[in-house]
Amino acid sequence: MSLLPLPEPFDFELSTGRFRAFGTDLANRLENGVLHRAIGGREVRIRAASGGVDVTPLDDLTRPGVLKLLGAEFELEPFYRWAVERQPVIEELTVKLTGFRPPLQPDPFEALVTSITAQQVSLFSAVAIRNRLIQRFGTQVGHAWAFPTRHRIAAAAEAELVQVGFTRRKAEYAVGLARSDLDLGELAGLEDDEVRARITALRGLGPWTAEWFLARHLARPHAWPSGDLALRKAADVLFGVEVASLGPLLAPFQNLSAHYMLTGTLVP
DNA sequence: TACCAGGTAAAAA
DNA sequence: TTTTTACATGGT
Repeated sequence: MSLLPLPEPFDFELSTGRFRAFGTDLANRLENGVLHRAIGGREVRIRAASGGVDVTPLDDLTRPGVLKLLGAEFELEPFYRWAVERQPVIEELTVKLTGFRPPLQPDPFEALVTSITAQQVSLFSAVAIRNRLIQRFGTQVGHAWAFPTRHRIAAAAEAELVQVGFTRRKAEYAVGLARSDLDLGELAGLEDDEVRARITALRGLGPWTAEWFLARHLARPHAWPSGDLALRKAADVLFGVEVASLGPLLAPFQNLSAHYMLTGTLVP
């Protein structure tokens, strides 16, 4: 067990809340204060510690994976200063949620398939379906589960995905994505709009999916999922405005603002 | 039981 | 061109 320092502030409980808010997430398994995650084919156990997190095992392979997963690349201090100076509504959230660091989806294929499962349905439903997908096509490593690989889903029959709860359409989307010629690793080097264009060119991946990919996989500051139902409600409750008109007002911190708005409506 | 839930594409008008 | 519908599942 070794300490991995994280930029302050960091609140483990707040930051990992979404891994249990809608049921147990097998790919990010949070139990008894320990987050279990498969990284590079090994089980990594992560728990809160003073100044960062305790990570087992911690080495040159797991370190970058954990930093990515825990959103270490987000800079919270400039965001908080901006909120104090410019956005009282967001500032209130940053006080309530100090140390909340939005977790990221470390793998692009996992990020996109996760979004497909969450399209239209409740997140409780999405998590249940995704867990069955993981158990059927993924790999168990210790207490954690490695999300199904692109290769594995490419080899799957659409009917098999329907068996775990995908709609026939969503099964086509996921298998189609896996079998497509889109280079997912290449997206990290592209501008926001080019990423949106590449993703939405695929059937079943629309603007909402592309925007969450920018937000939760690429950590792009301006990502703003204005089509998101929960964000729409949060914009109405917190600001009393349409989500689309709110976006530009929150530049250049749309991504962090969206996460704080969503988590803020979740935390009492 | 019926209805809604962190969308999307395709059919119908 | 705009509007309506189908979609499988889990929670209430």
